Amino acid sequence: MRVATWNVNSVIARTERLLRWLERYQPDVLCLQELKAVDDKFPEVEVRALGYEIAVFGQAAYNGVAILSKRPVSDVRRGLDPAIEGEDARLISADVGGTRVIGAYVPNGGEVGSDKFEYKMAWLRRLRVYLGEHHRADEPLILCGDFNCALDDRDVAKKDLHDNTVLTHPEIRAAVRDLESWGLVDTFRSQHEEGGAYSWWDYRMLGFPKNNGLRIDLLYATPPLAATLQETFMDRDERKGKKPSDHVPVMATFSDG
DNA sequence: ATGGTTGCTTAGCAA
Repeated sequence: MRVATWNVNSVIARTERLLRWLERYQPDVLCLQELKAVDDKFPEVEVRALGYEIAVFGQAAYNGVAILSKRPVSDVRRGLDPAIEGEDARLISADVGGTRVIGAYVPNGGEVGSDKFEYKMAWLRRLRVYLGEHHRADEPLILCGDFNCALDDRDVAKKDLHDNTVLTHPEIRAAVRDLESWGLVDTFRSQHEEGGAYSWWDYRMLGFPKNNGLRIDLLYATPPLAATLQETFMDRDERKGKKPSDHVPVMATFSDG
């Protein structure tokens, strides 16, 4: 099973790139973040034509997440707490062929010490509770998405430019490490210990030409699923050409199912 | 370095 995650930064602006990427890599599952569109604006017809079922949790202008799957999808859940109406569309999960797939768009956090920073911390803590309440680490589960966190220096190209920002702050890193301690394997890191591979480059300041990148898009798997991990890949080439997202797809291939 | 770029929604915000 091939699973991927991609912050597309507007599914409307990125529709052509999305379709071409699906055709090329044929993932069984793709989690999308930052749709920046309500459900009705999702390019459903085009994506279905490529053989995908779609579960969308959209929002106007900001956020928005989706799961695309070639295999049947069931038990779709939207949000960390469906009882809270009008909450940011940042989490969607579904059963796909016996694996629970959770797509997450962790808040960016604005500036360290801001209200947005506290919201990010609280959201990460809630996600940790969500895992504990709904799932078990001895069952096959994937948690992937834009975590807005570079876990250590190997995931930061220019350390001096990013020290103590919301993407590298020790409190944020500790909160994501706490998620890991529930029972999650960082699939890309498990196969690429050396670092220096990135998933996001700022549009500003010539981020990509200067390779001022960070690895903030992660694909976690629980141990029973990680034991079947075959291959991991971050599609750096997707950042090239006209109108790229500022993030690239991250993919993992498992031998099970 | 309080810049820079992109996208949504229409001038300001978020990233």
